[in-house]
Amino acid sequence: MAHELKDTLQLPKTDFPMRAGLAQREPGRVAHWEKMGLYEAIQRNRAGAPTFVLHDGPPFTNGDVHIGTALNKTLKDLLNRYKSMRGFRTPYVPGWDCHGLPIEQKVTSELRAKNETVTTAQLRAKCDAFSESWIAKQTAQFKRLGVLGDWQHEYKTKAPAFEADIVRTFAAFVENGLTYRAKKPVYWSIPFETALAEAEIEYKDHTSIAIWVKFLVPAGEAAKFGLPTDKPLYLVIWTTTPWTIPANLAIALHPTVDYVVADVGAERLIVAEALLGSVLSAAKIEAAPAIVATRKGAELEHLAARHPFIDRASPVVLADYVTTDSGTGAVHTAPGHGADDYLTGLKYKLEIYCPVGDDGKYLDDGRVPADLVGLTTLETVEDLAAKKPAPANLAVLKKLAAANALLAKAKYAHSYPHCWRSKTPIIFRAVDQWFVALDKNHTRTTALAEIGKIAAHQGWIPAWGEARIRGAVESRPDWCISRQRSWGVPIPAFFDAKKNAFLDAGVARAVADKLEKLGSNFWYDATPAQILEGVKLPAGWPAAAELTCGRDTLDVWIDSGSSHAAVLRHGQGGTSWPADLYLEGSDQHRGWFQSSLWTSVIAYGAAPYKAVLTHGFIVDQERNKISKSSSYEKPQTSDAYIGEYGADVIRLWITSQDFRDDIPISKEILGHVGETYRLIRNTFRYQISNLFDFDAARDAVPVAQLDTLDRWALHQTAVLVRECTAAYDAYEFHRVYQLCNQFCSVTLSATYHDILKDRLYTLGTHSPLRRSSQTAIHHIFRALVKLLAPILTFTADEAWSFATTGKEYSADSIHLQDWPVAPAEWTSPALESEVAALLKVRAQVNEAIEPHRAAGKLGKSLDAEATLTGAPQDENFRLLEKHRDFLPELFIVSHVTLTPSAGTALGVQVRSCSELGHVRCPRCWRWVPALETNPTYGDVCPRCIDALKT
RNA sequence: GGGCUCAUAGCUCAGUUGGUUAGAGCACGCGCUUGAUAAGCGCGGGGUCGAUGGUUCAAGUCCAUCUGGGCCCA
Repeated sequence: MAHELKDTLQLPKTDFPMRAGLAQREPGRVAHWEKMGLYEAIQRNRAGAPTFVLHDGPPFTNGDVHIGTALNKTLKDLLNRYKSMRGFRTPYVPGWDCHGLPIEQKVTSELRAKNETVTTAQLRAKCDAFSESWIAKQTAQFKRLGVLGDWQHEYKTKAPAFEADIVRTFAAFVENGLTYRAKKPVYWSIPFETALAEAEIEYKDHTSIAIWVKFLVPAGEAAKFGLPTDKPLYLVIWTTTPWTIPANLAIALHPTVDYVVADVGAERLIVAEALLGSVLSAAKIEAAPAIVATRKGAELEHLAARHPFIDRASPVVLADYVTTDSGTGAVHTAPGHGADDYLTGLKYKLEIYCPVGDDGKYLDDGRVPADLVGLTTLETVEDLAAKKPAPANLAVLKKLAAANALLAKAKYAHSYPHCWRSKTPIIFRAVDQWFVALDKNHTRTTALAEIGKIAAHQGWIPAWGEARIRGAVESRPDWCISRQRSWGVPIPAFFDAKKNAFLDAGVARAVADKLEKLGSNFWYDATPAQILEGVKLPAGWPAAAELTCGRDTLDVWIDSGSSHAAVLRHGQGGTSWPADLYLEGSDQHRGWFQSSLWTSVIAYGAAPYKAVLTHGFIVDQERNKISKSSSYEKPQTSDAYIGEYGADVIRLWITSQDFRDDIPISKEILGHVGETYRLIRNTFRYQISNLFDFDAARDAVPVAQLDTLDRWALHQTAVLVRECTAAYDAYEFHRVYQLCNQFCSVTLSATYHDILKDRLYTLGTHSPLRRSSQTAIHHIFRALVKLLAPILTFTADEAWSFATTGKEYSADSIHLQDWPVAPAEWTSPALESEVAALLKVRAQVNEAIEPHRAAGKLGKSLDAEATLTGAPQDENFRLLEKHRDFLPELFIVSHVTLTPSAGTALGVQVRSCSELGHVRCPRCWRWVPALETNPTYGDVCPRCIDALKT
């Protein structure tokens, strides 16, 4: 009998599964979208609409998609989908950053392992293939994440057309007269006569010769600085690379360190006070010296000492990197042979002097002493084995000794960089590079003005982004844009036999046109005559036959920094220039945001973006860098996380975080997000399943005629829609997460949905009250699923499909819908505040039920009767009387008694219905004074008698 | 060392122009339900708001210093 009664209820029905099985089922939806051409359909849907162009910053193509990259791509996808639903056309052209050292490095080391040697063109082909293979893998990984994009029109920095635009961007630099040639130190491998990158260096133990060298301070100079002149005075430097002495141009002191003039008998030495002892012991001077004077380094600035064996001054300069940990506190400075020295050289306008040639031998430049010319600075592998110093080092030592400048020498064991290919020590050596003069032509001021313009309309999000990029742009020195690498875009420069450089914007553009048709390998395969065939050479250029092609490539920041030119300017995939938004990690203020700004300002006089949104970096739960703490754990790839949690949970996690700050990830955090996911999914399931017999066209009730509780629910939904929309517009996605989370758990699950069960299950199918609630659920579902569609792309689409067709897949998609708008009639503040007051009483009733439950007198709240006592004049009590008939349902109890009692505060008393002598209806489980008899089903409550009639 | 930035319950977030006993969801504990069931409901415990000092009648909220993270430089 009971079983039959249950069959008369309208219990929820749906095929929408409770268990998501995301990791297994999401790929099916990716394939479904692909098959139906969802991206294209979305674009068609918004044809002619105003555009929102989010320009993609290209990930590097040398590995699996990292979870950090997944975060970035997901934020972009989420925003695009939101904007699309809001009515914008949102062309999204994904990009790939293909050139660069890490790839060349990887390919080279693979070749090295196989002992293979290849030509530049062959190496480039292998790099190309390597990059391409990762593009394919990453594309699949991005799609798996749910990222929608125009993969048909994606951009690759290695594509011939893109490379041509890089060269054209470079041509704009040339055209504006910003490029110039100057020396800058690089790591140099002598055997291979090539520059090395940081990554191509191995640090190994090496024994160098440390020398203490005296630089004479002429009496005239000493006098100028108030130093005693009655004995010879020397500044003492210390170095472990004697061969750089001929390139010495200055001596660096620390401005605030104390230096003493120590009298050691026949002469006086200037060294840092703190290091005097160690210098004297190295020089084997045992007698305690007299300190004749003490000076701060800053007081000695510009004091002109003399080079020990070359006739020139070596002035004192100041530098903060000078320490008193070792040496003499006076640092030998050769701007052509060291990074610090180079920067100091620039600061003091010293020549970036490098008297060492490509082959590591001293040049005959008229300044290097004749007996040094031609000597090599190289220590061969054989030399190393025999512990034999480089010829240049020995010769310099000899000259210093002859000049009475060598105070001391010693063996010095330390870790020193070596070329990983030749195993020999590298040297640091200034070579000619191409630079861009950023202060010329108002370039920097224009860039800063553009930053200000963007700030004026709140385009830096968060606002501190402005300070960050401003700092980077203000402090950036002239841009060194040449690299001695193979896997990149060639700099279209030519050289004559005397190594004079020839560079011209028109020629560069002509070369670009050829590269566009023939690919950049043309530069490596063809002769200068072929490259320049048909190109009108500028006046003053030698004939093509007398020229050779430069072998330097462009800094890869110019590659990605030209993407706005190569993609947006051509309207690729329906985009346009400038972009509405760039969205990358905060490190890109110094990277892509900046390089793009420079290229755009130089080429087009304006920024390539209207706004720039930044996110933080992924950290572990303790807010530490992931690599530091979890390197031993599983790989931090997008696929690893998706495989475990599913893309929608990962997307929900991304949404849950305030991405402007660091973004923590951990098992615990993802576990909690998974809980929230299940809550949302079950909310959808409740709604879909309770609409199984509802046809909006046939059964919907006009909003004005809806039941009080249903109107309250629509009011809450209207608030939700308004607040979520504001949060999306402010890029505060975590607010959407919090709002929807709270809405699903409190407003719906614990309140609205819980109360509704009685109506939906037990009333007659066509009961107006039941249809009223179904109407509200219908509206709420459609709003909620759309609000979450940009985030839970898979689940929202799945829920939409089940709700609209009852099937897992359908031709329509949630992603083709318009953004929800709550009609004005949903909002009813007066009604909302009344229900809110009633819900407060409901909480009191729940509280009062609890002791009875603990005592075992009650189970479900429906077994209870509540007596509410209050003053008849009390506003709350009058409200309760007004909604008297609604209260049992609202409180989910079987009976409510209102007892007016003058002068008392609202009180709640609870009894079990059995104590009242009531009986439980076996159909709806409510307690009533008496049951009636239905001929088929037996005794049920009067309301169920009615329900069974329909 | 420098620039930018962050620090509120176990977790993720709210905390309006400084003003009553600092909130929410989740997690946790204890129950209920078994007609959303690898679901749902109720009740409850839990924070000296990173630290210190200052301004103020009053500070999570303003100022200074410090500690600890993050990104970028050196």
